[in-house]
Amino acid sequence: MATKSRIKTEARPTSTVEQYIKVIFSQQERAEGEIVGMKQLADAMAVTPGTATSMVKHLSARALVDYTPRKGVLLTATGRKLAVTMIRRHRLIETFLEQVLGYDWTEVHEDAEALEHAVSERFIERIDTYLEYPQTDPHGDPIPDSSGAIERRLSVPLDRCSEGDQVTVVRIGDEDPEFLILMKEHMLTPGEVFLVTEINPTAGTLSVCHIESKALFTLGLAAGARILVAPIH
Amino acid sequence: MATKSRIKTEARPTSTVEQYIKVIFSQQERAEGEIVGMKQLADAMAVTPGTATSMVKHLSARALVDYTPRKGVLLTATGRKLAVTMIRRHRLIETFLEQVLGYDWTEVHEDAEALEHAVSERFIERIDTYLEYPQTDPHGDPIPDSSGAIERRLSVPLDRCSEGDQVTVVRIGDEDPEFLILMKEHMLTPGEVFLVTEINPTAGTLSVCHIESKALFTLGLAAGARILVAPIH
DNA sequence: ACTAAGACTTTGACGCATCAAAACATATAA
DNA sequence: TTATATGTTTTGATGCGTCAAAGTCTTAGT
Repeated sequence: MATKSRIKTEARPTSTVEQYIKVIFSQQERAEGEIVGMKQLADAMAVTPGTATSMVKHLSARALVDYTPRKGVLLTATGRKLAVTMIRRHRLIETFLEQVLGYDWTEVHEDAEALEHAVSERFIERIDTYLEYPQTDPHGDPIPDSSGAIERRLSVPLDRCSEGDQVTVVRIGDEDPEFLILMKEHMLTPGEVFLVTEINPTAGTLSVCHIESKALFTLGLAAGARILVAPIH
Repeated sequence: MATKSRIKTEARPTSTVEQYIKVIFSQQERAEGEIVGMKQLADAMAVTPGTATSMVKHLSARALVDYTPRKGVLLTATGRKLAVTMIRRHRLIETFLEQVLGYDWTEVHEDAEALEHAVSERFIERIDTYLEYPQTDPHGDPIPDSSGAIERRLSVPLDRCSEGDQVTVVRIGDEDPEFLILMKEHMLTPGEVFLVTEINPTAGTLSVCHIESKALFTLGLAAGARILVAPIH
């Protein structure tokens, strides 16, 4: 595809590489720095384990990951830097789609996913300026700054709170529109304040009460794990 | 690359296919519906003729072009529709980059080229709305509406004017930033009014005078062919 | 300690988009 | 009409990203 003028086009990773790196990063996050196995990675990328293995070798050759055969991968410093760049892109694009183009919070993810592999650095810097350097995206996730620094938010999954806790919603995972729509219906959006009224490990449910509207809502513990909150002291 | 959930993802053409179709369309335009040869196409796509041949067979199998071996290709109705869709995307994106993100007229093309293959239809409709349905892009090219209708502008290449003609600049081809920067320096931008002061076929030059500033500018006839103007009666 | 279950790797294949180089066709000029 | 130049097609190869299936290693369970 027409990459004309051979004046040293400084190679950007393919979008596949970018995607793997992002996924490895989030797996690593989710598991607190644990090494990421091939099955896990393959599942997250929706490919077969063999594909994951060969791709990981490739990433390893590019010095983006450390690969220990039969164990798994960890990002190198370079890989981590790329991951953070991608996350910055993704979150800025999501914010832009919501704030400027009027996308709904629940439909922003898919388009951002496609755009993040196509936009130039110039584009990203322009929207960052346009939005006046936003701190978080529509889901409440922090946006790394252009040097790659991420503001670490202290927050806990909703299912690890105790009955009687009063909490502010910090973030809600951004993958599944269905889930997001449901959460939105019950006002579970970043910034809203709730009281944890019941945790029932036997039934596998937890209930919260929206302070402002007094509305009650019960959800599964697994769903609760996808919602991060900050306790109010 | 993770095209999960096999629920009939209605296949969008690859970006390569989109690119070929766009190029065939513009070659056809430029030559008033003449059949497009493989050399011509290969040059425009910056690939070898063999690549163009095999790609064209593929396009033909997808019913996007009519291919006559050893003669060339022409777009089918389907191909034309896709081409117009791509042109709409490209021009809306260019307009958006200029109007909203503050890109300069001269730097808009490259990013638009990358984005047009990544954006969703939703994205395009949102920016169209946001921009309030612009008629032309920053280069003065008409933007097809969502049904695919293009407003035909009557205009002639600057090099086909006569001495003494007074003209308004309608459009300036958008590929080459170098060229655009030079034109901009001399106020040759859409909407500006000029007087054609001299046409010299022997020297291969033409001179124009910017009405407002009285500035004179001489350029080659080939360059003149890239500038479309509307004569003022 | 042995074995079965899972995780992991290898191998061979495929589709897309490309290239180089060889073979072929056509048009024009001599 | 023949020769040459130019454009076109074919062929065989490559890199990327993928799969299926076969083979290998590791780990737990008894």
